[in-house]
Amino acid sequence: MNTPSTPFEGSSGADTPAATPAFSPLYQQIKGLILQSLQAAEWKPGESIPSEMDLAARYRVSQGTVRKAIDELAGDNLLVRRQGKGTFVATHAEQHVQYRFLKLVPDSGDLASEGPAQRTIVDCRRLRANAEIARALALRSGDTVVQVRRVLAFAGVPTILEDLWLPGGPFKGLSAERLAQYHGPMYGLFEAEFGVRMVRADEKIRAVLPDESQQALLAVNAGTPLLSVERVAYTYNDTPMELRRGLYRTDSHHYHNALS
Amino acid sequence: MNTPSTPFEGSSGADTPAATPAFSPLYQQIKGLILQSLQAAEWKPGESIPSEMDLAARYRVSQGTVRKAIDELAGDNLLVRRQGKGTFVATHAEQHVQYRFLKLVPDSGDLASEGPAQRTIVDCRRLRANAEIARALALRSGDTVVQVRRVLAFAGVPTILEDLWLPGGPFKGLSAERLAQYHGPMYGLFEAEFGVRMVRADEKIRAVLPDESQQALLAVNAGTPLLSVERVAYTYNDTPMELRRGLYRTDSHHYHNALS
DNA sequence: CAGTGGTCTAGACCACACT
DNA sequence: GTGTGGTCTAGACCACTGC
Repeated sequence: MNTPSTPFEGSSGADTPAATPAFSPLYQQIKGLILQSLQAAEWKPGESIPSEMDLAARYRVSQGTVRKAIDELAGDNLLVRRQGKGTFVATHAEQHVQYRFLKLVPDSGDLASEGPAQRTIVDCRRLRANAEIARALALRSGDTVVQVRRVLAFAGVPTILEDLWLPGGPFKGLSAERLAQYHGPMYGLFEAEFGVRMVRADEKIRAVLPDESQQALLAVNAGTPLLSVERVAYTYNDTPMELRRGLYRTDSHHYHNALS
Repeated sequence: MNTPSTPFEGSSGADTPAATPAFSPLYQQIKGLILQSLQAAEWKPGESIPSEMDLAARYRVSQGTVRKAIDELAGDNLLVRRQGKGTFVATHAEQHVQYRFLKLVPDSGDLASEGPAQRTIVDCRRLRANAEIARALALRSGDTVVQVRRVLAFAGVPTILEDLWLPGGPFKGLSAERLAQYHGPMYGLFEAEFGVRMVRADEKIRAVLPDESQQALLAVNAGTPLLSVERVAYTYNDTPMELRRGLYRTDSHHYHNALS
């Protein structure tokens, strides 16, 4: 590894035009190096990474610089710091908050009272991506994708219907049985079984009416307005790895969002 | 002001039971002091606060400690740092992103193309808070509140219908004329005219059908599903200062949310 | 106890904006 | 040039965890 003795990035060619100076602070470069190690799965979800001192020695910078890099990665929810114990790779499994990306909460506000969701896998099959799905997943039309349909119920009331599409390559071997067996968030299974860590996501929310199959699965009639939540989830490097279309009943739940 | 020479908070009574040691880092205390100055409007929105060096001298701590306090306040969007110029009190007015709290975007994704919203004040009146509104605004039932109803249209299409309630005390003098005259985000007017700065907000989102008056104002029929966005906005100290119920048409726009 | 992250300090230097 | 925030360093000490 090259020693980042000078905090300038980019090729050091003598006659680089360099319209932008492209200055990058040292800690950002360290952040990038740590990110590379995360992508390369040098440290796996749930494991601890080397101590700040070790990383400082490895990258030949001061502890403070490593600290600032880790601070940002922790802010992005890629790492979790635990005082006295170490810094750990964030994971969707065994995360005290299950369903980190699910923002539907009961109107009572009491997450614990309603207990865990009852999951039902309705369908899981392989098919060729149409243009829309291919575009969302950065694939080519006709590439194979895995399509899953499932229902989540709370206290026996079907509340969430989700259709999701995953790129066939990374998710080779995914089946309805595999999904049904796994307990815990689906993203936890993706980490454990397929080495795919969802890092961030974008959601587009609309109000819609259900079609017939949706009415049946959610036990609502044709005139019941539902929340349509279209999510694209990304791994490292902003690579899209999942398209998910959720339909949420909002008669006793609501989508909660904090603005700041 | 007391010199925060020791980084321990709380009353220094000799026989405090103190089940929890309640340790608080110095920079958190500094953050609290800066927050107090912000609440007291010692520095007004848009103005610059003293330099890090000045604040360090004032609070008798090192620049680095002030820096960390300011870092957190900037992270909370209460302050804005501008290299070479200074640190400024965040403001809703003249913020390059108008409508900081409005997450409805055109499906095209192109904010600029649709231009500014056409605002219509439908109603503005004073009335007594019912139990529900009083609870949301931390008032007593019967206290006077200002109720506003307005419509936002994009490219001539009415898209957002908002009903909002404000505590009568802080918003004495608010009128439909005042609202109509002001150009820019409503929260900018609240800052400039009433000294009320909205700092954060919570939103509850549901899918609903419109009643008759809502149909008329949004030019939709009874069966059109709409997004219901119920927002409580807070000033400093988590004091609720606004209850807002928005109805969004989502036929050519969607509510966008980034998860991480 | 040793090892980890967390805080605080002091000083040096860099990048940026205004004048 | 001067003043601002931004980066980097080095060292000291504190708080938490587990042996």
